[in-house]
Amino acid sequence: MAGKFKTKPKPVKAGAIRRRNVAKILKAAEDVFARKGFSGASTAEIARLAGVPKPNLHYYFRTKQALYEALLDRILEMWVEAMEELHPGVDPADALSRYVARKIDLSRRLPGPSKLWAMEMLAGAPHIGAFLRGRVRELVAEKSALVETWIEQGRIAPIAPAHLFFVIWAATQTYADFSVQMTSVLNRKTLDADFYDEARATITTLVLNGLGLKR
Amino acid sequence: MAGKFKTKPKPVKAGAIRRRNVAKILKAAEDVFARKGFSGASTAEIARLAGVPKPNLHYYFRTKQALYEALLDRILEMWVEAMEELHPGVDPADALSRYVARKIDLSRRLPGPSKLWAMEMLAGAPHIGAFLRGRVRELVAEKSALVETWIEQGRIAPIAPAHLFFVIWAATQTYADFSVQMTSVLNRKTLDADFYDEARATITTLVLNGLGLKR
DNA sequence: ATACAACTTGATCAAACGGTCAAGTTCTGA
DNA sequence: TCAGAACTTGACCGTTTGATCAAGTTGTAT
Repeated sequence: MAGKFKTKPKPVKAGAIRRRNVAKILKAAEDVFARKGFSGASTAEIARLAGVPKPNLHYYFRTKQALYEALLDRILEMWVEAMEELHPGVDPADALSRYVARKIDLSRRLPGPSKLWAMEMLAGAPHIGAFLRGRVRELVAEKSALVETWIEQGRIAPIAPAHLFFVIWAATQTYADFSVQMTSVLNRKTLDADFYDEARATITTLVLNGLGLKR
Repeated sequence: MAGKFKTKPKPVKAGAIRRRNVAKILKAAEDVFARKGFSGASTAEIARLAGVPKPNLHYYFRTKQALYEALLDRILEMWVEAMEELHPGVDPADALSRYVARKIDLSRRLPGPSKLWAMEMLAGAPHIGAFLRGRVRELVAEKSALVETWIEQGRIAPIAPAHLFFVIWAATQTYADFSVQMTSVLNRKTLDADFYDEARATITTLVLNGLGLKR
């Protein structure tokens, strides 16, 4: 039998209980980390929101840091995936429209990950710096090259590809990160599907017209 | 003579020492609050960064909350002011170009306020909600009306004015809030003047072309 | 049925937190 | 010159923090 030669007996085998509790905790943690940031969040508040005692949280996630990184792991994949909308062979106007629509949809349906990402950036990316300098850098380089070919072929107006991405990211993610500002300023209780569609339309118009593309 | 009938003897008269120390503390606080948020920041870290003992910080700012609000007071005025670039009688293309340039310049020279604002929004605007529902709402209503007249006069393409503002804010402020992401992804040590000028050019292109304006 | 792994939790820890205290030292106006 | 205001700071307080402990209860494979 496999002996546990370390001080901590945390199990490896997964069960239904484990999956359910881990999911509850991750969901609560996403909310609290997104509002308070890493240092501001307390494991007690996360546990309270998840409806489990604090020691139970530490049973599944040894440290606050481990919990935070588990969340980031899930989220990072989602962001990378969305960008695959831009690939060779696709029509620039179509691809960009779809990419914007997809990013707006993520901001609407899953604002938590976007806010968590924003918190991490504001804090100086202390936990995911390596990821930025690795996978994200490669992805941006690859997609920038694609945009460059579009420019060279005269299919879109000349523009700095990296800045195009920065602006699209910002414009789409602001509808998650700054949603409180929008409800407050526009005096709305919630932001409905129509609102997000206006956002999508506005950003699409600016990007496509901005690049000299037809709608 | 005016008696101090409350328990706290904090002075009212301003001196050179006071001004200098308050400035040191506010500068340090801006940095720490921007990185950690309100709940995540500690007065001890702010005091350390400011180079004063913690009790001295509390001598000038009774509570962490008071320090935070003093910062927000300074910052909010700056944001309102920049928006005055858009006023009746000005040419839309000129006004929008100047507004974007000014916001990018703020992101470059004073990233702290932008990050602090972003932190406050992510946290759910617990401290400045009233300001958003008051002054900012009025300002957006006023400037939206101006944009509407431009649309009615056929001077710019039809667009939802509020969304135009949200996108411009996001696109410009991302160069302060997410600067870490940009240095990491682009493998640069710092973001120089040229970089910010590319940003300004990109956003201006997208906005002006996007609205059907000439450059 | 039973034995062991998986899970639960009240109580508790040292450290860090926001904030205070009181006893100083330095500055400034008359 | 000197008194009072302004400023400084080591020591400290009660609370909350992340994390642990140990003694449980529940789930499950045989």
